[in-house]
Amino acid sequence: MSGEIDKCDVVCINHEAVSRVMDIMLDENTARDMADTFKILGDPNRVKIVHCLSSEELCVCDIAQVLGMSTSAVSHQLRALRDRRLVKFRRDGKIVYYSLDDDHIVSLFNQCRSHVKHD
Amino acid sequence: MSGEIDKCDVVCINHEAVSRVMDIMLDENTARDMADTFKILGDPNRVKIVHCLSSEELCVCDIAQVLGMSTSAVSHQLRALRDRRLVKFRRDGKIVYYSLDDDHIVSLFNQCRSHVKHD
DNA sequence: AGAACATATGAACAAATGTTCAAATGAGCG
DNA sequence: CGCTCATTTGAACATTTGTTCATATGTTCT
Repeated sequence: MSGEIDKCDVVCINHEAVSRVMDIMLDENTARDMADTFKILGDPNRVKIVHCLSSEELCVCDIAQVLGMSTSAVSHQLRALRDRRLVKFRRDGKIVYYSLDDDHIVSLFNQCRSHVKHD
Repeated sequence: MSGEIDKCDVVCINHEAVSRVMDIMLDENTARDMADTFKILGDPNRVKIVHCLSSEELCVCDIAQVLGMSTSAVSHQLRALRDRRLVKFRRDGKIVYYSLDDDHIVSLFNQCRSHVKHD
């Protein structure tokens, strides 16, 4: 524990590189926000939901039907997506229609799809 | 297939939309692979690691120093990133240098950064 | 050979996550 | 108003995740 502090300068470190990189390092908030955004997409069912919604707006029931999930589970996932502003919704009577919030999402989605396809 | 839709006790379903969306639905493997890729980026420390490496290749020690993490923790994270082919490495003597695997990663990263900045 | 060092790995543990279930909300309709 | 339906929500639970610690590789130098 106290040894760590004394031996803080580990031998292998390239000090120039470290200080160069530290200068351009992301601030904590940006890193967290980005991680949260990625995390939200880091679930197969949410990936599928986003994919569905990239084609057309859908109500909770329809998404549940397409994915073979309970409406409760879908609603929970949509709430998570909503909290991160990946989807938006409009109410029409009893039915709530969800759609993607903006085009960034589709770009992100497609970039990732290219990545996993490419091998 | 349509038999499943009919047996359902839910009334609100828009059958046309459901079958349209089902036609273009992602297969299970693609959804899982994409989710795994996103999931790997869904951690602040890994986001930072990727950001570091987008600027230049670095050894484990340097990354640990920049992020204030133990080399063990960094190594674990790098392994995760490696398993999903987000980073690659080369060995030079004792030192292992990591770098991003391809440009898709940078694109993904920048897309996400734009998304979180935009509000 | 051995020591010293950079990195990797496995087990263990707390924290976070996703689903299910039960219950609540809110909108339309007789 | 009661009733039904679409959706939401909270709690409980099992699973997954990220770190720490101790130990194991593998490389260089003497």
